[in-house]
Formats: sequence, structure tokens, C-alpha cells
Amino acid sequence: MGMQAPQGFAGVAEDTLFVGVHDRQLDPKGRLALPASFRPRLEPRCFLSIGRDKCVDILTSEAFEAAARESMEKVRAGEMSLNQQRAQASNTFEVAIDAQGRINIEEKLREYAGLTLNSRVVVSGSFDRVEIWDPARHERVVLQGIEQIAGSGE
Amino acid sequence: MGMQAPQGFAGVAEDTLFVGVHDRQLDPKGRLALPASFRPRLEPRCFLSIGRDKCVDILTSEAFEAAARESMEKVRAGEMSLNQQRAQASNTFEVAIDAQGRINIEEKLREYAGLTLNSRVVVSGSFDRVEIWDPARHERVVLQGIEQIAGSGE
DNA sequence: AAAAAAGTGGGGAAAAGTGGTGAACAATGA
DNA sequence: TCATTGTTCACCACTTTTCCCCACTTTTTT
Repeated sequence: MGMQAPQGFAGVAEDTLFVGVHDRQLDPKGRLALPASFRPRLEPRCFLSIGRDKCVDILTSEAFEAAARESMEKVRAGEMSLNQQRAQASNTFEVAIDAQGRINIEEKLREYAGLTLNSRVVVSGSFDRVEIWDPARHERVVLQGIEQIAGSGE
Repeated sequence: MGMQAPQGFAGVAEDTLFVGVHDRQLDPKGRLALPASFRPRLEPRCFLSIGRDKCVDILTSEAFEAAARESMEKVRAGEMSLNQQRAQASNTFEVAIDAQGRINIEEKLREYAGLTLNSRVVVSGSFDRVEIWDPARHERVVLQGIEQIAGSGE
């Protein structure tokens, strides 16, 4: 999904950027309780989509709409194929957050990210979005990122 | 059902963009039940037309009118042939949505998109419009789109 | 340790999806 | 012109799924 510049680094970062990891249980119905600290920015509705490297992205309504409009503009300008727009749109779902702070994760998205019912998942902040991961996969990805940070420093 | 006050949807972008895929059964009479989340924006009437890559487009009245005006403009500017305009107009149908949220798909459109009675179809959001697909064809198109996204992203 | 908040599970009501029937309308032929 | 046939469309009924709400458990905070 399109990366657009996070606006407002000057403000209180906690209000605009998603950080931290949270372990969660995916319940028998495919529901996931969002970390309480993320909820205010995602309520009352947010967008789920396939993310890079086999995770599920959670976007705020604003972030999603901006990304979608950018895609439509690119298609019009011939910079992006219609099939890319189709892929993006058909793998995105708008979801409501219930009174308990939970969202439903579509079977299609669970499958993509390798998430199974009744098992643990990782909910991870990634600044401009939230990601949902299979725990093992997430650990691998983060380890790789840490190595790259350590290596690139010297 | 059929009540036209969409009070259940306090959504934001849901009001303007179509997302998500929905599997549906095309009934023996060529009727298709629209996904409930799409209905408020398509009611009470919408427009069906031949879409790119052998699908059926569903447009809101507003979107259809805008597209028609754009076509007329292009023909006037010599950017589009009159025959294209004729083809577009003669393959567009205004349809009503019944009390169960269904529309009739003309035989002509079904044939174009390879949709057969009594079989499954895919109803897919594509931001500014909705598309109806033969499932196999849709999968191919989306896969191609995903590959293009992955290829250009890395 | 108690109270509050966060996380988890499940049951029931409401809505969504699907198929069918009958009335109204159009088309055709006598 | 009328009757007969075929087609379409609106309404009705059933089944399945979703989601909303309540209640319980666990964790955190004071």
C-alpha cells in the first residue's frame, strides 16, 4: 500500500504514530482485540489489507482513503495498472470496532498472513500503520531488521 | 432489510469508496444479491456496463453520468472514436434494486463476462466502481496485480 | 489487596443471502 | 380482437451468517 508522508512529527508522537508490540489471542470467530492504546486512532472504523511480507495491515480511515485516491490518480495517469488497483481494492476490507474494542479478520486475510483461529498473533505498531503477524514470522522479520541496523551502523 | 436508512453505517470512506470481495450465487433468473455494504451507495438505481478485461461494471448514477460526460468530451476532442461511444452506450443498462437488494444482469452482459446462470460469481470493489467477475478470471487478474505491486515495490 | 481496566468467550437476535411462487405484462398466433 | 403462451418482476418464505450484547477471567494500577 502507498506510503505517504506522516504529517506532524512536531506533535505528540504517541497520538499520531503506532509503536510497540502486543500479543493477542485470535478467538474462535476470527476476532481480534486491538491494543487499547491503538483504539482511539482507529475508531470507529478502520481498514484491513494485505501487507508486505505476509502480514495484515490495519490503516486508519484517513490513511486508507489517501492511499486509495493516490492509486486512482496513478491509474488515470497511466503510472499504475488497473489490475494493481483491483488487487489493492479487493484485498481491502472496512471493519467496525465493537464495544469490546475488537475487529473481525476476514478469512481471506487470515489465510494470506497464515493466521489460524484460536491461536496467538502479534499486533505490532509500525509508525503509520498497525500490522498483524503470525508470531514466528514476526520474530524472523524483526531479527532480520535488528541485524541490518547493527550491521549498517559500523 | 430493504429499509433505506443506512443508520448502521457510521462509516466515513465507506460512503465514497468500494472495497472488498464477495462471493455470490447468480440465481436461475440471472439475479445477483449485492453485498449489503455496497447497497446504500447504489440504491435506488444503478448502471451496469461492460467493463475492461471482460467484467461487468456497476456504477453509481453519479459515476455513470460523469463517465458519460467524459466520453462525450473525448469524442468531441477527437480522443475517442464515435464507435467507442456507441459501444459504451448500447452496452449500458439502468437497473433497479429490488427489496432483497438484488439486480438483474442482462443476458448480453453475462455473455460478455462469461457468467453462467446458477453459478458462483465474484463481486469486487474497485474504489470508484464495483465489478462482477467470473471467479477464475478474477483470480487471474488479481494475481497479476499483486505480482506487479510486489515487483515494483522491491 | 481491592478496584479498575483490558482481554476473552459465547448465546441470541437481527440481518443477509437464496430460492420459489404467483400476478402482471408483453408477445404471438388464430 | 381475443385467447394462449411465454417472460418479467415483485413479493414471500426459508436458511445461514453476522454481529451485538452480556458475562467471565486475567492483568494492571493504586
